[in-house]
Formats: sequence, structure tokens, C-alpha cells
Amino acid sequence: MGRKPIRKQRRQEILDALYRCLLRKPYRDTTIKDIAAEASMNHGMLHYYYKSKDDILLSFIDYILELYKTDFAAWLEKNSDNITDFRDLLLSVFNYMNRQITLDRNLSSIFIEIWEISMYNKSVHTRIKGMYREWVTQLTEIFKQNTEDPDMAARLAWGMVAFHEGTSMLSIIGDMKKQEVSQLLTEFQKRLLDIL
Amino acid sequence: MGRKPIRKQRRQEILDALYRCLLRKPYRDTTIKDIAAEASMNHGMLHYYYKSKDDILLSFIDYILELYKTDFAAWLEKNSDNITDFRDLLLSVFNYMNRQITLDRNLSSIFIEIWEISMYNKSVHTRIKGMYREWVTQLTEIFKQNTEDPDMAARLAWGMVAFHEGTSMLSIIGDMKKQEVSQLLTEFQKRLLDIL
Amino acid sequence: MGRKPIRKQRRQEILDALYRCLLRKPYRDTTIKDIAAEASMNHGMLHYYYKSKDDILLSFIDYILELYKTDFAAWLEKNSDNITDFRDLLLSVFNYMNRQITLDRNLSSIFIEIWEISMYNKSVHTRIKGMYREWVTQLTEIFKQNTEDPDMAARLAWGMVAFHEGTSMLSIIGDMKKQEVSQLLTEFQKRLLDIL
Amino acid sequence: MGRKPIRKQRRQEILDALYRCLLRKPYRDTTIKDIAAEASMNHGMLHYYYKSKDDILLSFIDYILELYKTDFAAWLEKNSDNITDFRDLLLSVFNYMNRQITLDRNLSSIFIEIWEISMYNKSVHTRIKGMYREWVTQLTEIFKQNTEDPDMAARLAWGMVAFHEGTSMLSIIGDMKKQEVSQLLTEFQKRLLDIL
DNA sequence: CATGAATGAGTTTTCATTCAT
DNA sequence: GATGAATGAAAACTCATTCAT
Repeated sequence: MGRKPIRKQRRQEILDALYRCLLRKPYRDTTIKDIAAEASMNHGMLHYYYKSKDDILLSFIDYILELYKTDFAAWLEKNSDNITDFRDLLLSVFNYMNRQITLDRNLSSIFIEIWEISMYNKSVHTRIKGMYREWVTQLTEIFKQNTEDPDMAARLAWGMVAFHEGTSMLSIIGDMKKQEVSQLLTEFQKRLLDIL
Repeated sequence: MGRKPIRKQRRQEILDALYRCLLRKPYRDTTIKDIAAEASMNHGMLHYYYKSKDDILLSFIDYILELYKTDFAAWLEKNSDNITDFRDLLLSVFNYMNRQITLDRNLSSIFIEIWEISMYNKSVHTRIKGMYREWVTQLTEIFKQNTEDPDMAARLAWGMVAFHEGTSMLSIIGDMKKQEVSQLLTEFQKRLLDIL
Repeated sequence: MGRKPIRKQRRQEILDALYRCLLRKPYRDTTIKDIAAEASMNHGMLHYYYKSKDDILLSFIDYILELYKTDFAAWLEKNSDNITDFRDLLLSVFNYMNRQITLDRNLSSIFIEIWEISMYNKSVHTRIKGMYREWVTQLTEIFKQNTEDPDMAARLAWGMVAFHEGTSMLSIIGDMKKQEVSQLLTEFQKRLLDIL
Repeated sequence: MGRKPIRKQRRQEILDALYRCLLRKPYRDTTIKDIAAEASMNHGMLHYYYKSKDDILLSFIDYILELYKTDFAAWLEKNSDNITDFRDLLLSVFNYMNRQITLDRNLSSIFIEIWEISMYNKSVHTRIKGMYREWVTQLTEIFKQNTEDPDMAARLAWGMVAFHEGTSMLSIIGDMKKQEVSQLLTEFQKRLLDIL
């Protein structure tokens, strides 16, 4: 134990490098050498730590989905107990989603890239589909606390995720200011609160 | 007259071929020869009718945006006069957007690809950004007919587009059934009607 | 007779077009379509009037060598009888060579191109080699009129051609002004007159 | 130390291969694969060691001009001090130019190719023009040692270079025997000696 | 572990040439 | 005679991957 944390670290450095690369270029235009340069490594190393360029991609996707997923789950765990009032909980969840996810321009860009990759890559597709299902499930659980109709709760959860992801995309492509996006999200969430 | 529709026709055939290719492969993995094969042409032809692969892409984007844009404008022109009742007009617009756009799986797939391309390609970005602005503007105009607050109308329009595009993406990545998507859209639109 | 002067004319137009093209681009970068455009013809025509691109080149070389060769011969014919004084004849010949050949920048450029082509193309090589032999022979004949040593006359003729062609090349590559080149030629010719 | 002479060596091998290729084919007909084959390398290597085919050409030109230029300068440096008698110095310079440059058939061929390339390639043009200027300057300096008129010295220097380069070209195109060429050069140089 | 040389398959693009209309 | 659509061979260049050192 503690033996080869260096391997783990190097692998992570590579993923971080890919992240930064993707902020500039699409995955398919990003070469192994680009990533290596960004990670300050020799490009041969990337094949030492990963089987192939695509292997890096898969690991990268897993890593990013962790950011999206685990983080939310952890946050929820920590906060759902703290907050007893339903309305407060909702506000808190909305706040988290806005700040941590939808308003993070870098993350939004990366996700547009991931959506595209998932269109033509089965394993990426499976992973990201799972992530969305999980996210919706968690929201549904929350919504159910104050709704009789469980189907409605599910629909509202799907709707909310759809809205956030659509807004995320539009904010990037429409070059929207953070404040505009924020207003959009708030408006939507206010309406949602009225329903629930 | 009628002399050289062949050039126009061939150019269109190439765009159609690219459309079909994109249903299978991302643009960057689609080779000139792939498109040529799909169009049943010699690959040299593609360079005869277009300057470069990227020139094909730009023409393709324009063509697709026409489908999205002009078609909607034309439809609107035709129907907005016919329909006098505001509620009827809205329902009709919603219906159009659902059927012609968001529920068209192929179109949705293509658009996820276009979003990604636009992230790293300035001209594509400009074009698609313009399209979304136009779409939002048109919706805003409609919403204004029954709302005092013009800012609110604009926000609702942005929100609606965001929701539709988010739903479009989720329906593809989540492998949702048409009916589920339809329900989602209807639910959202019902709430929107209540607001307006 | 007079039947198809159009064919001859068209062929000539193509050669003229190539001439103008070569002022801008090397032969190998000049496409059939470039020549066609310059000749205001459809590119298919070039294959109607000539077997191939290389066939055009060969004809072009012949045509240019005529300009260099026949013209000089004709001029000589006309003038060698007129001028009785040896010194006057020489001055006249020198003058012709300067003005008609070495100081013609366009012709000089074209010839540098032809030299290069002749390096790797046997038929062009043969043709141009013949032209230089002929030119030297004619000069030798003139020089002989006032020299006992026929070998010396030949060497002087070779030397003169070498000098003119070298000057032609240097004037182009050295971006020399016409006057500088003229001075160079005059200086040389003055010395030559002293010898003869 | 001595660690990575391989890069330098490989780059040189490629230039040498190009040299040999140019003895057979013009640059524009010489493919990357031709050069690679001549250098016994994989063609990918050429792009590993050089940015592009044109990059190879530029390096090649520089390399060849070094042969022409530095070598002469070095030789001059070494010999101009040794030789005190002006006449001896001149004879020695002439001898060098004859043997090392004008009578080297391969070099002459290569230079005809370079002249042509320089006609349509600005950087090559600049380089070779500089070389000729330098050469003329050095000769001018020598001639000045025994001439009152500096302009005359310059003209004689230009003239000498013109004559040598013209002879070089004629010797190749006229398929002249080495001895003939030698005689031509000697004849010219004898006259020049008389002037100076 | 680290380096960078080497490979070779694959991509876009150009263009002479042919040929149906 | 013209035209321009069509073909296909060949070019430069890229890059993931391998591997000797």
C-alpha cells in the first residue's frame, strides 16, 4: 500500500492535461503529443500509463462524471440531513446545481464535447446515460418528499435536468453573460418551487 | 433554363450524403471518401463541387440551419395570421416545435454534433448563435402579445429554447421513447401556458 | 489551303498563354486550367489541340527557340549584306543581342525556366543545345572574317554566348537595373572589339 | 556530449539525398518518398526532421550556398595572406573557381535548378542573390588591389561571375567536354589578367 | 521510468486526362 | 468545335503506436 501512488498521480496528471486541452481543441484534434506537452511529459509516457489514446478518453470521461456525480451525491448526503425544511432544501439544491454545474463555463464546454463523443461511442454513451439517470433519480427522490404524484416528480426531475443542460449549452453557444444565465435559472426555479 | 441544375443538385446530394454520414460517424471521422461513397460519387467530385472538406461543412451547416430556421419562419408567417386566438397560436407553435424539431431524433443527433463543432469553429459558432437568437426573438414576439413585461417574455423565450434543446439532447443520450419526450414537452408547455 | 488556319491560330494562342503563365509560375505549377484561362479557352480544348500538357511544352520550346534563332538569322541575313565595315557589323550584332535578347527580362526569365526543363527532358535538351550551337556557329562565322585563328574565333563565340547568358541570368537573380546590365555588356564588348 | 548528433546527421543525410535526387529529377518532380528512398529512410522521418518539403528545400539551398560561399571565403582567407604577388593571387583565385565550381558538373546542374527555383520562390531568391553579391564583392576587393578605378573593378567582378555562370550553364547544356570548358575559362582569364 | 527515433496506415487535396452531351 | 462533369492516380502531410536505448 502506498507503493505506487506515482502511477495513480501520473495518470491523473494526464487526465487533467486532457481537460485543459479540450478547452482549446476537440478531442479528435487533440494529439497524444498535445496532451503530453500539456502534462509536461514525454509522449511515450502516455502509452506507458494508458493503453491507447482512446483509453485515456474513457478514463477521462469516468473522471469527469465523478466530478458531476459523486460530488453531487456527497453534497446531497451532507446537506439533506441538515436541512429540514423542504423549501430550504430545494433552494439549496438549486443553488448547488447553478453554481457547481450549469454556471461553470469550462465544465459546460467539456460536456458539449462529451455529448458529442457519446453519440458515436457506446461505452461513453452508457456511462453518461447512467449519470443522467442517477441525477434524475436523486432529484426525483427529493421532489417526491412533497408531491403525491411520483410520476409527476420524475417528470419534473427530467425537466429540470433538461432545462439545466439546455441552458448550459445555450449559455456557451449564445455567449451569454453569467448574470443572464443566472436569471434564467432563477426564473425557472421560482416557477418550479411554486409547483412543488 | 433548366440547363445546369446539375451543379446545384450534385452539391445538394453531397450535403445529403454528409447528413447520412453524420448519423453514423462524427464529422471529424467522416472522410471525404465516406461522403463520396454515401453520395455514390467519385471522391474527386467533392473537390470539384466544393473547395474543401470544411467548405462542405459550412454549406451543410447553412443548409441545416435553413431547415430549422426558414421553415419555422415560413410556418409562422402562414399560421400567425390564420390563428386569432392567442392560446391557439401558442398551442400551434408548441406543436410545431415538438413535431418538427425536438422529436426528430435524426435532427437532434445532428445538432449535438453541430454544437460541438461550433465550440471550436468560429464561423459555425456565429451561424448557430445567430439561429438561436433569431428563434428566441420570434418566440419573444409571440409571447409579448399577451404579456406586459417584455423582459419576462424574452426570458420565457430563452427558457423555452433551452428546455427544448436540453430535452432534445437528453432524449438522445437517455434513449428516451418518443412518448416520454412528448410528455415532458407537454408538461412544460402546459405550465408555460398558465404563465402567459 | 487556308482551310484550317483556325487550328494553327488556336495552337498559337495556347503557346502565348503558356508564355504569360510562365512569367508568373514555373511550368510544373502551371496547370492546364491556368493556361486555358489565360487563353480564354475551355481546358478541354487544350487536349483537343494538343496531345498532352507535355506536348504543349515541347511546342512551346520550339516556338521560343524560333524567336531566339530564326529572328537572329533573319536579322543577320538582312544586315550582314548591308554593312561592309567589319567593326560596324560587330557593333550592330552586339547591339542586336543586347536589345533583343539579353536585356529582355521576360525572355531571360523564360530561358532560365527552359534551361531547367532541359536538364531533365531529353527532347528539350536536344533542341536547346542545337540552338546554342547554331548561335555560336553564326557568331564564329562573323568573327572569322577578321581573325586568322578559326579556333580562337570559335572560342570567342562560345565565350560571348556564355557571357551573355550568364549576364542574363545574373540580371534577373541580382535584380539588376537595365542600365547596369547594359554597362556590363558594353564593357565586355569593347574588350572583345579590341581583340578582334 | 556526442549524445544527439543523430538529429543533425539525419538532417544532413536528407539533404544529401535531395542532392542526389536533383541530379536525376527536378525538385518539383522529386517526391518526399523519392528523397526518403534515396536516404534509405521511412518517408515519415522526413516530416519528423523537417517541417515540410519546402523546409527541406530551404535547408538544402542554405547548405549548397555554404559550399559555394563559406568554402570560397575560407580558401581566400587562407591563401590571400600566403600569396604576395598580385598576379599569383589572381591565378590562384581563378584556379579555385575553375576547379571547385565551374568545372564541377554536378554542382552546375544543381545550380541551374536553383536558379529556376529562385525565380518563383522569394526566400530562395533572396538567399542566392545574397550569395552572388557576396561573391562579386570579394572579387571586387581583390581586383581593387591593382586597379585605380573601383567601378571598373566592380564591373570586372560582375563580368567574371557572369562569364563563369554562363559557362557553367553552357557546359551542361552543350554537353561540353571538361577540356573545352577549361580552355574557355583560361582564355577569358588570360584576357582579364591583361586588363588588371 | 524516460526519451525520441521510427513506422506506416490513412487523410485531404490536386490535376491531367477522358468523354458524354 | 465547346463544355464541364467525371475519374483516379499520386502528392504532401499527420499521427497513434512501437520500441531500442
